[in-house]
Amino acid sequence: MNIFSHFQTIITDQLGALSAEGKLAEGLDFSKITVEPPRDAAHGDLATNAAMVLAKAAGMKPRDLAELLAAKLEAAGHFTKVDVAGPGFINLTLQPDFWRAQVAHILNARNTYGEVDAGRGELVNVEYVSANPTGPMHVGHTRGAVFGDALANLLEKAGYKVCREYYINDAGGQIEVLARSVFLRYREALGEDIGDIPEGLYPGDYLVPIGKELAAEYGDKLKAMPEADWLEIVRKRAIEAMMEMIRGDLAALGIEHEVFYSERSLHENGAVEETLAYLESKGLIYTGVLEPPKGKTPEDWEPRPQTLFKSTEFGDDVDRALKKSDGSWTYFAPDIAYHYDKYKRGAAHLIDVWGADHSGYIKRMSAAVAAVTDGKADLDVKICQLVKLYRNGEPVRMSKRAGSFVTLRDVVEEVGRDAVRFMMLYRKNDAPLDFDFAKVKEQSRENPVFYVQYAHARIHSVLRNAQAEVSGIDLSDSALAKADMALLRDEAELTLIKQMAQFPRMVQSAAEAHEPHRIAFYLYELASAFHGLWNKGKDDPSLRFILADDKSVTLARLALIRAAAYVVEAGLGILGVEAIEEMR
RNA sequence: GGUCCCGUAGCUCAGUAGGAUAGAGCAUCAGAUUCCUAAUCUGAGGGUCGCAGGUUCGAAUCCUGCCGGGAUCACCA
Repeated sequence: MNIFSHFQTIITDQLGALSAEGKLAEGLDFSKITVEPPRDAAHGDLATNAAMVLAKAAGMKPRDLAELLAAKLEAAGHFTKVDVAGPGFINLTLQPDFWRAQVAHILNARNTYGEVDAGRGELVNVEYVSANPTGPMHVGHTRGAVFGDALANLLEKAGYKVCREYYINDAGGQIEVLARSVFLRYREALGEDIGDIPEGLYPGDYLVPIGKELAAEYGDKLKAMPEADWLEIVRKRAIEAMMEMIRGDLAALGIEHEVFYSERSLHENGAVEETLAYLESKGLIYTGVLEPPKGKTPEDWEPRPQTLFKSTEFGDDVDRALKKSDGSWTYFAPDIAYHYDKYKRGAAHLIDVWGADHSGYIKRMSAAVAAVTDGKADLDVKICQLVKLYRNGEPVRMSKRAGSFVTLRDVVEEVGRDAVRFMMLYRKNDAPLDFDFAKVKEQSRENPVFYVQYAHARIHSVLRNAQAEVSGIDLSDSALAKADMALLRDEAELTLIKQMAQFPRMVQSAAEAHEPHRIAFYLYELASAFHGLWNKGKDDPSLRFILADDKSVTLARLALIRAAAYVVEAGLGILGVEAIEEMR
């Protein structure tokens, strides 16, 4: 249960009652009313802006309306205190028992706590990674991969049905380059001296085994074939091998897509022609000549008639080319067909996760989606900014040409999957991210990964100790849920409960904003509340979780922290990070 | 030159779809602690939210214009 929306309903009900009594205008718009925890805890547990939002339409002064509503709310009896404050806020304080009851709720829900139904089961298609299958994934891909995956988890938690998708760019010129590079390795495997890898081909060693496989399977038969024939065979094999490698890289990060969608298939099954014919039928395709970009005309620019899509009708800056000068489709054309296909498969919500270098592509893609779906689908493109690697405070230099790029595998093997994932999410997606190997591996309070995982491990440590020290104690969830929560009297204990109770609301707002990083920050704060409680027990032994001479209090406190561990686990689950039970 | 993103404490960053006195970590400073529940703890100082207008009960948040930083700019993927 999201308690904030619960009380929102109570408030709107009371407003409705006031209207019915003729004390308030009817037909007011309640949609702008919010119920939030106030910034300052001294103001109470909940605050609503209802009076301020409605004052104008109701023709009343905010404070007067606030007083009216406050009296009504007071009479309703859910609150121990109802105050009108500032320009017209209504501050509400709940019975401590209301908060305490949350502990049992959480113990009941376990790590499903926080599931909300904002999505009402609607299908969201999340496309992420979609790296070209021309080599292993490097760090640059890591952020988008983790972000997309966590966003997908988050949306599921918020009640959406999610399809995780990877678009395989297996049709372009780079794939041909890949095939030629592999063919070279094939000749090498047959004993030919190939010398240096020519400029423009992929030099990476990872292609060597594919060449060997082809040599073992075909002998020198490929060499005897016409180019068009061997190219076809080699290309197919190369893509398969690359995708297998990429799937392995993704698996190392704990990522698994449900759909791998081939660009080539869109060409082969006619979907590109079909989609473009559809746009043509709507009068959105024409042949024309584009102006050169202002301020920066390319050297080889020349006016040239092109097949264009009227993306300007949907908010783009210029119309966009669908065909290259040689008559073949641009990358954009099959991409339109692809997005159309996602929609036809039932997803009215589309999310693409791209690198920052593709941000200039957003407008045309949004335009295309609007055109092809008649505005019935929404596309949100999430941009992940660059990741800068640091080692001992020094930036790690990477050069693709020199082959000195850090791969995703390198990073995962060095710092671990969980740390990579958490750090990639501990920053807003559209802000650049510094990734310092030393800091990520550090086991200290300064490292948020450690800090959050440690909270979870610490709780399990306490539970293990309790099992060992307190004879006959029953630590099952059902037993803990029956503990006398009224014994949770300390302010720090209530603070922790209130923090936990925010989780469903966090899930909902993070999901609506498509911002999984909010969960990471929330978990840091939750961990902080728990560690604070622990530290209090260090100063004051009567606040420790395990009290040898008071089993009832011990049970209540263990219930509290067990619940906290579930919330941490649920939150980390969204991020795709394991909630470990013991630090090593 | 166009477009998009960013600009918040000395540093790194949050800021919950417009809310009350703008937060956290690091660093700095001042205390506590050698104890063991497991990786010290508590507190303090520190801000013209890039600048200037606008919208309204109310702006770090929305709009406009500047300044500064980054990405990108017919046919690549």
